[in-house]
Amino acid sequence: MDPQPAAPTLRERTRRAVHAEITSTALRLFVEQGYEATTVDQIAAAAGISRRSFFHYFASKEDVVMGDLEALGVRVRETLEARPTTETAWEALRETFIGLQEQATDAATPLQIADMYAEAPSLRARHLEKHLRWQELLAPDIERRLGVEPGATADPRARAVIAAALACLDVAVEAWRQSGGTSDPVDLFDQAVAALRA
Amino acid sequence: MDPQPAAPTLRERTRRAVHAEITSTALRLFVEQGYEATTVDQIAAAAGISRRSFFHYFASKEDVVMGDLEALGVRVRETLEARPTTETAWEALRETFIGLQEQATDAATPLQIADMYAEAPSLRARHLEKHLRWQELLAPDIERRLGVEPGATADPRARAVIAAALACLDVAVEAWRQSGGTSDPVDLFDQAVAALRA
DNA sequence: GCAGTTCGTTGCACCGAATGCAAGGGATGT
DNA sequence: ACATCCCTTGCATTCGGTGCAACGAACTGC
Repeated sequence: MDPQPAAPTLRERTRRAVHAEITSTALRLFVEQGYEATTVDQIAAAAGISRRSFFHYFASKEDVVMGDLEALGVRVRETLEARPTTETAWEALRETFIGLQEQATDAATPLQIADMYAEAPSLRARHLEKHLRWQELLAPDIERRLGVEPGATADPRARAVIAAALACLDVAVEAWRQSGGTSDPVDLFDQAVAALRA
Repeated sequence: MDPQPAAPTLRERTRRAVHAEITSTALRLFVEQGYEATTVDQIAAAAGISRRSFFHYFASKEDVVMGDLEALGVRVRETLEARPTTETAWEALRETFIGLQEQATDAATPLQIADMYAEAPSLRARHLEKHLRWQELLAPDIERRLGVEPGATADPRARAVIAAALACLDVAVEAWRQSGGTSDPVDLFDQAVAALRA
């Protein structure tokens, strides 16, 4: 896709390299000794940079795990809006979420990431905040699929559907995590949705 | 109900008085200058206690606004379990939530409280964490109402229904807040539930 | 009422996350 | 080669939160 696979400038290349180095180093430490037990000083030292530079790359410790939320949010919105308009809100959300499977980094498996979230309240909090943000991003498309009048002032319906779908996703992931990764998350998600729409 | 309206011991009485003093003082400051702009030092000074004593009464700044989460959680669970077993999960949750109307303190109206939550990310985060806790507390009752086999390992259905209902509650409150308190929150809640079960 | 214990208050030192600022040095573009 | 940009770093500072130890007032049994 990208006509320039090689990064244009040296600064940009090193910047990306340092970014990746911090991420993998931090994730390794998080998995080894836990998220909360790992300080930013440790990460910076292990990555070979100063504490101050760490905050130059990431606005907070949580951001190392969460990644670029804004970019991810936009990707999710675009994925949803690319779904055929014939799909219902629930169908479109389901397929969008399934396409979200985050790739495993070299430093932590998805299961380890899930365990980290379960262990660290501040990570869970940010995760839920992210979902609130997605409510806003996805609402226009879902309103269209629900047939909500655009003029309606603060109609709660679209956001309710999105929030419920995200809740099903979280519940499914949590059940999957507790099964040690053996159960099928898509199955669990479908069960959750079926339960609340029964 | 209580055969002893007068608090038994002096220590207990002063303790409650100081607790109430801190709460009202803090809420007043939060409303005046915003939650995040108010420091613990300010609250302590305005309440006439030391900073260290503040943390003797509240484990965190958020706790002043959130109140005793464990006690509230137990109350919610008991309210839900007191609903007739003939009610469906959704009906029982609806009635439980309606009974939750928090009383207005002298220092802040419900609308002001809602505005505070909307303004302060950390408060929202704690609020959502509280709902996660409620998922666990209410799951046994909802599983019964859904007819879920108790032996099922980590069945996601009850939690999905609870999370969805709480999401509807939040969405309804947010729409109510944005209307400046003019719309009917119960109506909004019912609309939200109807939308996702349609 | 008195002695001993319990418990609340406070100050102090400390930790960890996060931000602002300014100086130094290497990369960049002309 | 020179001027400019920006990346790094250290330093100081803010704020929330915790552990500890000392002091004093309230509670208990006698």
